[in-house]
Amino acid sequence: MDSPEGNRRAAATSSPANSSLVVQESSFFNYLSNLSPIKSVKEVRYTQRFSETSLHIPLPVFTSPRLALQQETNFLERDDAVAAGSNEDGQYKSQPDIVPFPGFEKEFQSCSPSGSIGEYLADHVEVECKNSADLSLQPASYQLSHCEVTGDKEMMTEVHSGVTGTIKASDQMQAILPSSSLALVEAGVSYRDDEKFDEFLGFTYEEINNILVTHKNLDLVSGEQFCEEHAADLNNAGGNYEKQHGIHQPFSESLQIVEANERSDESSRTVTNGTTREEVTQHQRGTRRHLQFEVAFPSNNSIIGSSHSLYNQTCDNIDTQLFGTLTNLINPVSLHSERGAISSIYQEVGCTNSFYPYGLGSCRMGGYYANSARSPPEHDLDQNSSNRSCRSLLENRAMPIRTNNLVNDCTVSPISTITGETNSNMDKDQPEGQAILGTSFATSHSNICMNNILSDPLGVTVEQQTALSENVSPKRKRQRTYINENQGCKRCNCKRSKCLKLYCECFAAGIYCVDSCACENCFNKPEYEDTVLDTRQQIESRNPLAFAPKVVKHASNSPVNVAEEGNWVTPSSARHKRGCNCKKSKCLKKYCECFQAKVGCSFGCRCENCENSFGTKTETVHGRVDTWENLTHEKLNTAEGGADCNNAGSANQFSRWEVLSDITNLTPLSNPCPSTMASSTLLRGCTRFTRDQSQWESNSSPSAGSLNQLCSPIRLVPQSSESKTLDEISSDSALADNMKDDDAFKRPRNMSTPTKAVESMSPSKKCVSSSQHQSDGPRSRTSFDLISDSKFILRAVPSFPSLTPYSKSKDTTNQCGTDH
DNA sequence: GAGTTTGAAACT
DNA sequence: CAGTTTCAAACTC
Ligand SMILES: [Zn+2]
Ligand SMILES: [Zn+2]
Ligand SMILES: [Zn+2]
Ligand SMILES: [Zn+2]
Ligand SMILES: [Zn+2]
Ligand SMILES: [Zn+2]
Repeated sequence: MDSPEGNRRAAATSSPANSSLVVQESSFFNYLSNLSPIKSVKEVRYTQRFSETSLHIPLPVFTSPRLALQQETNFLERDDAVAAGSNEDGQYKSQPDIVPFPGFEKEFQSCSPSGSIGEYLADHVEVECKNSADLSLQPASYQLSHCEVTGDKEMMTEVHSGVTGTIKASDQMQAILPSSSLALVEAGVSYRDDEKFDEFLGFTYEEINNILVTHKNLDLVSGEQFCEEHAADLNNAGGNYEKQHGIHQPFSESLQIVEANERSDESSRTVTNGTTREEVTQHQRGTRRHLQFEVAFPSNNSIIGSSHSLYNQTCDNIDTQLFGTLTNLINPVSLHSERGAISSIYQEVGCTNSFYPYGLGSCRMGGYYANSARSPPEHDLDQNSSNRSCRSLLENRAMPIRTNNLVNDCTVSPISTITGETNSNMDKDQPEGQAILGTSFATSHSNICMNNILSDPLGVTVEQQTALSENVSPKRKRQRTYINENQGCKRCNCKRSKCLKLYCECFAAGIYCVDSCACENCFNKPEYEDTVLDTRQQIESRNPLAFAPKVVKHASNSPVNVAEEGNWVTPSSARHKRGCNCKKSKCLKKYCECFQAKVGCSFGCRCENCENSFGTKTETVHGRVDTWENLTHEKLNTAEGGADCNNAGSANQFSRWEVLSDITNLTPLSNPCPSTMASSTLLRGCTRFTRDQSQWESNSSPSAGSLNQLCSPIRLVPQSSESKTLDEISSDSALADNMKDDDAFKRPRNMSTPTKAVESMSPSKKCVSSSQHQSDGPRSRTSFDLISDSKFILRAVPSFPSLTPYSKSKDTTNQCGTDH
């Protein structure tokens, strides 16, 4: 408890820290920034775009400009510029210290676009405006980016309308966004250092300029349009580039994007695509991040992370992905910001503050939305806009992570859960209903939560709160059905678990229960943050991966291969972290977690007579799993490059996570689950760097395994050998193990996958990083990844005070470290 | 909406 | 780690 508030507040203050982003440095970005008619980021905001459309408030909160200021991130600036064109909200920027984190951008984007995800957007917007950019923003950013990148005009349109309207659009958005965002991020990261990047820049540069010139006057709105309009151009450019390089990747398609990402990993990666998209997205993102950062910094400690993560593939998958992406994006932001719900998830990061995602409404309260993705819906919605619905709930819901138990939190942290939830919203299938519910609930819930939180975040006694909560959410009907898918709107019907066990989907997702939940004696409410966090820690101590996203993406060779489900496709590579144990369902019903997550069974499954329509155990086996290792590597690689840029270590991590998340999103496409992503995000949050929020934030956000990363970063930096997390993690998840085995490392491509993997892995990574070397053979690879991660981390850390921050939170010792 | 089935989570 | 119990979702009717 306490911490959260304090942290939050701290966050509120601005912190300078930060960091900048990696991207910024690139000449390309600079170029863009210069070009940008738009002007510095500050002015522009993606968010606004969307927000404009749908969101009312939008931007205020985050002013991206700050970010731009801080860092060079021209990149961001550009984005801003683009957005700025409109600049409607110059407000965002209010905060001076902005860190140019990728996350930031994302957040921003999400805001604006948010429409995409309706909830997020709405929430974010409002939230952001208020304070923090929160998760919602992130989502939006993704959307924006996606749109832009993707060029999906339709999407855009929908989004816009959706923004106002809410979530529906979000589904699509989510799907799309993730990939795009990832792509961008990745591209940005990978390219920055990469020679190719320059090349790419050069290639696209001109086109971009042309576009920019043409649209110098772009307003936010115009920016949006611009994006839309030019998305094609960009894509084309990218396509050209690709063609030149033999790469194919249509931006338009999310999948393609994903592929591109993957490719980029290899090297060529969709530079073009990536770049353009990146620009856009980054801008957007940057904005958000900035905002968040700003917020975050102020808060300090707070959070980190949020990123998100997760992708749950399950119902949530799609949604999750979106969320995940959003989250990822957001994470950074959220982390910083506050409460970020996201961070909360990862409380670890947040540890510093201990945020509770839930709802606290970070925005409003300053609270924390832990997960960007998730929680907010209700809370946010209530307060601010109706739009948010699910998303907002998610955000609000996100549970904070406690700083106190950094260790525990870090590792396990709830983050994943949160993200997962958030993501869930995305589900295409039927989100609407949920969304609606979510919104309404969210609203009320958020209000309540917010109030509680605000008044005293933790101050309220549990009992009192419980009473409140109970009253509020007395039982409601069950209806989970869609909820999960929608994610944001998940609801539980717990009768005996008090919503403090993994039996509770809300709790498991790292989100708080909402009014719409029909649970009894629910303690999974912001009022009981402490209880929730403690419980979480306990659970995590038992199983560090408990809150990790259930679905891990593997960077399967064919990243893109996806099985489409509804909207989203789940990459073949995606797997359930632990596998299922089905005896009677043949993995053909939702009883099967694999099936529910829309992923095929893998060798990690113990199912009998598996007939999983997404892939049977036998089928899956051959596919390589990206595993954490792979992901890690890739991410790390990218991260490294990017990290530097970020300046703040955080940025790096952040970027990484983003990448991961993005990747995750991509690969799995939607499915993959955001939840997974989320988790990572959460973990990051754990990072708590708070101190230098920037650093942490960045770190936190990205991390897929937020937990892991959190731990790792912190610990890693220190070095980590201590913790075993990786092993644990790996051990935990069959996937991880598998991953280890695989050659994953070898692959260059699969950015996406890797990312995904990363996400999933991230948690482990954390551990790994810390333990890295320790890990043995099988994991050795993992360790490898870890190592890279650690590098990443290290860099990041260096920039900032790093670790210490952690320590700052209560026990610095993170779970990872401590755990052992 | 009640009741059953299912498999994960929790417990021993 | 295995076996059992508990739990709540998924499913059926
Ligand atoms: Zn519950
Ligand atoms: Zn619930
Ligand atoms: Zn509950
Ligand atoms: Zn199964
Ligand atoms: Zn399975
Ligand atoms: Zn199976």
